[in-house]
Amino acid sequence: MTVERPATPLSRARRPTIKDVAEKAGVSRSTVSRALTGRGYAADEVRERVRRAAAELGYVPDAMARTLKQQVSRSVGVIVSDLRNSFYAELAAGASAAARERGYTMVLADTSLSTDAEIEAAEAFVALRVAGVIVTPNSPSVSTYLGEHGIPVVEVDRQFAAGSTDGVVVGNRVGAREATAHLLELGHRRIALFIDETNWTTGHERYEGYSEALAASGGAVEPALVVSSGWDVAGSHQRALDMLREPDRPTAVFAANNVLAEGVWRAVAELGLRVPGDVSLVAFDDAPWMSMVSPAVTAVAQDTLSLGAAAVRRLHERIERPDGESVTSVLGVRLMVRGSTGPCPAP
Amino acid sequence: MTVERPATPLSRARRPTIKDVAEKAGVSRSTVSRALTGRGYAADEVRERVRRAAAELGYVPDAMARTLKQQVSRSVGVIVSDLRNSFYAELAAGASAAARERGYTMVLADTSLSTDAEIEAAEAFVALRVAGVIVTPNSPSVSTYLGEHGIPVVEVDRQFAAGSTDGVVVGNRVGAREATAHLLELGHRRIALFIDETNWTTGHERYEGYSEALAASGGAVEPALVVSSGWDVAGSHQRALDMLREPDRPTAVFAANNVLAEGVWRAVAELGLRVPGDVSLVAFDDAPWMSMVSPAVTAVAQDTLSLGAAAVRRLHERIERPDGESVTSVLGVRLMVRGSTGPCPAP
DNA sequence: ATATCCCGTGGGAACGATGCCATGGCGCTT
DNA sequence: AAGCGCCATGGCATCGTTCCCACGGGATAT
Repeated sequence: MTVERPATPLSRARRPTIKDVAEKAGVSRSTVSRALTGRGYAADEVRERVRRAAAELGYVPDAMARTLKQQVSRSVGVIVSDLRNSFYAELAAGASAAARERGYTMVLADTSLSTDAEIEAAEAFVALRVAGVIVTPNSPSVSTYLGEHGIPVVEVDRQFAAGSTDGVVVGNRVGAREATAHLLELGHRRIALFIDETNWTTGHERYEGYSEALAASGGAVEPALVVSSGWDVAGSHQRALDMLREPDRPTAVFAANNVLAEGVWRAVAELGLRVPGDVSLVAFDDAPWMSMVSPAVTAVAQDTLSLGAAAVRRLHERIERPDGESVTSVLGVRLMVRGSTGPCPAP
Repeated sequence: MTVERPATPLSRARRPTIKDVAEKAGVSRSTVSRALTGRGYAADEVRERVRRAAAELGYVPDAMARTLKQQVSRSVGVIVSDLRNSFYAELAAGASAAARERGYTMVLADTSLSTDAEIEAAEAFVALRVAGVIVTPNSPSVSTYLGEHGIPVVEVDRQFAAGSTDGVVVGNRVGAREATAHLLELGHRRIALFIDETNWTTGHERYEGYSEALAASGGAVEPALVVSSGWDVAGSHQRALDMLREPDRPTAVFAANNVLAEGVWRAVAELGLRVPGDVSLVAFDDAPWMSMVSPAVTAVAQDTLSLGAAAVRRLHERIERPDGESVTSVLGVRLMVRGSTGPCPAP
C-alpha cells in the first residue's frame, strides 16, 4: 500500500564553502581554515568572527575535500559477517560507540558470510581512504589486501593474519576448557561438540580447549562426537536431531557458538528431551535468548560490546603509531552456569 | 592480557593514481577515465589496454576525488537508535544488503537513543556528501536539517516529517488492532497496554489500534491500564511488577515493542504467574527469543529485513528523481499466534 | 576539392580544503 | 636606527578525478 502526498520542493541551494565563509568574515580562505581547525595562528577576534560567519551560513566542511588533501579520512571501516546474529550486532554497536568517541564515522559492511562481499567491501574501503578497518575475517585475504594498500587492520573475534596484523579476540581456549570441565565435573563423559570448523583460529582454539579438558580428566576426544555442522541453524538442527535420536546419544552437548546452540536447542525441544535430565547443554557466546528460555542455557559469556570497543581502540593506536609491533589482545570470558547443565543421568 | 609479536613493516607505497595508469597505458588521464567509467568514447583496443594497466597496478579510483568533483557520493547514511536491539540490527542488515546491490556503501550511526548523537551523525553525513540518509527518527530535527542541506531522507519505522519526507513504516494501527482483537476474542476485557509513548507516530498509531479494537468490542480505554514505561527493559519490568502484583491486575498485556515485552515477560516469570493461565501476553515486533521461550510469545511480526531494504529502494528512487511527490510506503504485518495467549481466566 | 560529420583523444579547468611560504607590521634589543 | 623575532594574514599550489572543450583525421556528402 502506498500513500501519495503533495511534494515539497527540496531547497537545492548550493552548499556554503569555505570561500563563502571567508567572504562573509572578510578574511582569506587560509585564515578561515586556521580559525576553524585550530591549526596555525588566528587572532581571537578574527577566530570569533569566522566562527560566527560559519555558524550563520550553516557551513559544514566538506570531508571529501579535506580527505583528498590530507590523504586520509576520519572514517573507519567495519566488516562483519552477519548483523542478524546478535554477536555481530553487538560487536558493531561497541565499535560504533567507540568510534564516535574518537571522532570517527563508521562505514559498515555486512558480508552475509560471502567472501566476495568481503573483498568488495575491502575495495570500497580502499576507495574511501578509510583510516583503518576492523574485520571479523573469514579468510586471510582481506587483511592481506588492505595491508598491501597500507591500511591498518584489526582482526576481531577470529584471527588469520596474526603476527602481521593486530587482533582482538577472547579466551576461546580457556572458555571452551571451562565449559567442558563444567560438564565433566557433573559426571558427563559422552560430551558432543558442535562446531563450525576446527582448523582455523577460533574454531581450532575452542576445539583445543574442549580436547584439553577431556584429556585433563583422563578422557579423549571421540571423533564421532565432534560435529562440524556448518554455519547455520538449520545445519546444526538437523545434525543434532540425527545424533540425539541414536540410542547411545551423548549426555551433554557443547555448542561452540550461539547459532549452533540454537539449532541444538531446537532439536532437543523437538525431540521432547528433558534438559538437563536427559541432556545437558552449554554454549559458547551468551546470546540474549539463552537467559530467557527455561531452563536457561549455561554459556560462556563474552563481553561483545567491549570486544568492538577494544578493536576500535587498538585500531586508533595503530593509526597513531603505524610502525609499532603488532599486538593481539585477549579479552576474558565468563562461564554463566544456568539450568541447562546438570548431573549426568544414570545409564 | 596482551601478546606482543614482531612487527611487519607496512608497505606504505604511494597508491597508484589515474596518472600512473595513464602513463602505463600510454594514454592521457582523460582517456583512462573514459575507458574505466564507460562514459564517453574509447576505442576497444585502448579500453582493454587501460583495463589491464589498471588491474596490474591494483588501481582503485579515489572515491574522495570523484565525490569532490561530482558533488555527490555513492554512500548512504543510516541512523538507527540501537544496534543491540534485534529490530534495528535486522533493519540495518536489510539496508546493508539492498545498498550493496545498488552499489552504495553504507555509513552507519548508532545513536544509542541520544538526540545529540543523532544530530552529530547528520552533520557527519552532510560532511561526507552522502547521496541520502535513512533514519529511524526520534524527533523531526534530523529530517529538517538534512532537508535544508538538500539531502534526500527516508524515515523508517517512525515518521515525523510525513508530507515533506519519504517514509517506510509498517501497519502499526492494523497490527495493534489485530493483537488487541485477538485478546478480546479470547474473552479478555482488562487488557493492559505497555507502550513507550502515545503521542507520536508509531506509538500513537499502536495506541490508536489498541483503542479502536476496544471500542469495536464495546469497551473503552481504561487509562490506568495504559503504561508509558519508557524505552528500556528495566522500566517496563518494574512497571509490570507493580501492576501485576495488584489484586485487580489485568488478565492480558499487550506490549507495544520487543523491549517492553521483554520487561513484562521477565516480570511475569519473576512473579511466578502462569502464561497464559494467569495472564496472556502479546507483543508488537517478533524478536527471536519470542519463538524460543515457552510458552512462545504471540507477536505481531514485521518483516524488518524488508523494511530496511524498502527504505533503501525508496531512497534510491528519490535520489534518481529528487522532485517527485513524497511517498510513504506501508508494509504489512502478521499476527503470529503462539502459546502466550489463551482464554481469559474465570474470575 | 571542399564542407560536414563523427570518432577518438588530450589539455586543462574545476571541485573544496589545506598548509607551505612570503609578506608586513609591531615591539624589542643592541 | 637598524636588526631581529614574532604574530597574523593572504597567495597559491596541491590532492585525484571528471568532464567540457578543442582538435585532428578519416569517411561521407555535395
